[in-house]
Amino acid sequence: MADTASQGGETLLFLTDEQLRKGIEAMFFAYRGFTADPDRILEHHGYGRAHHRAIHFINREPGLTVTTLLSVLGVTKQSLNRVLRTLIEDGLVESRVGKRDKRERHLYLTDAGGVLERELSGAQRERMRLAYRTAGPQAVAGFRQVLEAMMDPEMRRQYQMLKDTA
Amino acid sequence: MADTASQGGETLLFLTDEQLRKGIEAMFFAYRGFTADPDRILEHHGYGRAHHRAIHFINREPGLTVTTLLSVLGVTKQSLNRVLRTLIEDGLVESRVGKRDKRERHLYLTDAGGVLERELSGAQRERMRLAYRTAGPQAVAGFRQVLEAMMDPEMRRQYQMLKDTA
DNA sequence: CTTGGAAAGTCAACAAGGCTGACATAAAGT
DNA sequence: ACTTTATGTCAGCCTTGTTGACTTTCCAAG
Repeated sequence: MADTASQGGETLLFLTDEQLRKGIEAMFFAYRGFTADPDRILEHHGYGRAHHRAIHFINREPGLTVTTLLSVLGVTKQSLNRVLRTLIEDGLVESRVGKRDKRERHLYLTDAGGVLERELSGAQRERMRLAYRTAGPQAVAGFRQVLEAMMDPEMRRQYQMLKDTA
Repeated sequence: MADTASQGGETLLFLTDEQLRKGIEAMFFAYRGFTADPDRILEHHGYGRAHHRAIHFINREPGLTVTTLLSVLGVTKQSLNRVLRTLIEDGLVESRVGKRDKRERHLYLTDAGGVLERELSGAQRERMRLAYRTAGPQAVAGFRQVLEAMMDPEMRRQYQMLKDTA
């Protein structure tokens, strides 16, 4: 940590293969940490990451359509549907027929869904908060900048669309 | 991007739920980008991410034992073995019986394995290089600091052990 | 030298969560 | 009236994770 900090200050950035490989491994290990807490919670609810992702984005933008969620998640409708069906059956998600366009289904979290969402995001936010606090404000800005630059253009578009909504 | 930059400068860091949620989503979308290039390459070789991870760490530390690899990857030996077997059968990985302890199997990439490794890591490094260049040196340092702080202690240990080896 | 236990591998069965293809239905748009 | 769109569903496949049971090999301690 000490060396990365000094290196980020005023010195030049040497993009050696070694540097880049460390970044790659940092992503690998950090993503494991990132998903660890929700995974534990989901497990004794009988759900998986796919359910988490659906819940997250339905909470993020209540009333979004199935097609929108599909494109955000980047999976097939068959795959999403399997997850969505169980969430609806279990009473965590509600699917309402569209007012203007009755073909569309608008998705909302129920009260029970909201409870699970807060349980999941609470754990994840807590880890993120600790990481942010440990690393400091400058690090946080850099973190987001690099991640954003790492996205595919299409994903970046999705990310930025969601970015300033709430 | 402009707002995250100014925010990271001298202003205080407000760890609002909204801020944290943006970090969470950034991880989600960035990880997709992070794995996209290797996934494409692996596909027309008939392999998956599990193969990539094995190849990466075998290349990283040639001669490591199966047990070591197991603990780095965090999967069961049955799961790893399935992947490892195909890689050995296909002549990308060589498994040598340990000299001192003949129970141990030491893993090495063959020439063909090295070729695929360079193809995979080349693509991934290129994306990382571009992201680093776009974000700048300060951002890179922050990126690594936050990721490191986000890891579980056990993973961080693994990461740091590998960190200064090469 | 025998035996306990560690390291490695294997077989079987299962689940989650991706995928494709085919097909059905309702509603909107032309 | 016809086409397109949004959604859902059935069937089947693959990868990659899991558990449990079992074997073989071999080091090391008694």
